[in-house]
Amino acid sequence: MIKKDNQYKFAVIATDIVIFSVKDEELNVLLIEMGKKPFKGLWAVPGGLVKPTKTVDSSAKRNLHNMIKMKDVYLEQLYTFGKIDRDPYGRVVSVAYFAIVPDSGIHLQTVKHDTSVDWFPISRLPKLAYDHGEIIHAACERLRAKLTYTNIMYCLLPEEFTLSELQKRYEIVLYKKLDKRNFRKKIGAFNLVKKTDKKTLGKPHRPANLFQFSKKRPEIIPLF
Amino acid sequence: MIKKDNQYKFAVIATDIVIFSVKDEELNVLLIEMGKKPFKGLWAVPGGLVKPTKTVDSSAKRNLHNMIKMKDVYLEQLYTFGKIDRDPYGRVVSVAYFAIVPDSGIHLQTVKHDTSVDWFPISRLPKLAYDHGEIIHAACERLRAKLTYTNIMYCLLPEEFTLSELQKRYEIVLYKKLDKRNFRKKIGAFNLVKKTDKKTLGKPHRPANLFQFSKKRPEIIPLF
DNA sequence: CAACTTAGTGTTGGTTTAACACTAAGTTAT
DNA sequence: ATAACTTAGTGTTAAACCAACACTAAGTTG
Repeated sequence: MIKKDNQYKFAVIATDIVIFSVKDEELNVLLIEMGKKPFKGLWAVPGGLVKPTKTVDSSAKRNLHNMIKMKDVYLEQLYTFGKIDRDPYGRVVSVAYFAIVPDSGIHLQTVKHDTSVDWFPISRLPKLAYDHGEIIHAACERLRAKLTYTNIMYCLLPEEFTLSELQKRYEIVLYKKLDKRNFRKKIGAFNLVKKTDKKTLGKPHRPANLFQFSKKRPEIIPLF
Repeated sequence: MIKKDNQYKFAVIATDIVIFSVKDEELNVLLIEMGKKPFKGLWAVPGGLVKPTKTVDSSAKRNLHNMIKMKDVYLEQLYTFGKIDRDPYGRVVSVAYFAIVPDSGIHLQTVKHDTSVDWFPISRLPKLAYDHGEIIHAACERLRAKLTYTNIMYCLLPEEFTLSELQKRYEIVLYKKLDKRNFRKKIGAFNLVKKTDKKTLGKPHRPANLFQFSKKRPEIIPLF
């Protein structure tokens, strides 16, 4: 086993999870309000220490499920933050992950809240603890990149959706307007979605067809 | 400081560095032969434990420079490997990096060798220790991806080179033949290189112009 | 039933890409 | 010296892809 030499007995490993969803037409992240000094009143992404008996991945998964009671949430390792003074309590190396939750998983009832927990749009984040600003920034970049060259948008939408809703999501996340006809052409060319026989009802205008994703596994496709 | 609670005093953090170069028309990685049990005789990528007083990045950089005595070597964090039993001596979480060295930095004189150290083509790796097969695999994928959408090929070539050499490098790393005229058109369109007034001499055929990269900073460009 | 709102659909010109072959300028062998 | 050899260097064209563009369809609301 590990040598008892003090030099090697230093490290604490944590995982931090940036949980994304779309709310009110904007990309949001889930944050927790800190209850103790020195960051009391600031907000942080969910996370926790990695126990000796657990893999880093499983620790991330557990932290995610503590916040979001849902199966099959997309979770991906992002980057490891290893500066010495990033945590004032001591040397903590953090392996950051990001997760994507669809609208339907957004209900905060599904969240245990011993402290305050809330969604924040990424354009209006509160004061953040630790280096979590940096972590969230890196996560946004990665999410955006992944959405342009993979099909992981399926993680961000409910089971059924209209093509306009799908387009809207891409516009929100990529920060740019897309042409409706070209958009539908591309979606069609990649067999990204399949039509259901349902339509939206009760909206004050022409009903839209509802669609599902044809594949719910990550795949590389050159979308944009 | 860190609580003295035993549960948290477990982790050892290491860095592992996959060092790439091109040799004999193939992508190579630098490996070290293990001298001790339980991996005696197997090979591993360079690496080492992270000291409490150093950042993870600086530990990676130090490990790199222990092997390659060169300035400005490209170094990028790759992924963190956190399975419980990846190291038989105990719980070691490894932050893996990859580095790129040009041909001219390849001389193994520049390497201190208390044990054997050697380059291996990625198609003929020896038996590897730990999970280093997995790490090298991930590094290759990342390197290949980066070379297709950035200009980091400048890290893999000496200061001056011919266009044919440049094309050859891309063919080696991307595993595919490229059309000479289309290749040169693209390289030209992105101002990737600038001509010097030198030519290759002493080769048994028409001399080629020597070029340099116009920029030696990483940049995103849609090459292939 | 008129006004409103979102759904849904093709064409075209411009740009980019992929496929293709020959001449130029050296060295080496005779 | 010259012929044979080898790699360097250069444009054109057809096909695919991309970006820009406007109108009709089908519901709800007043």
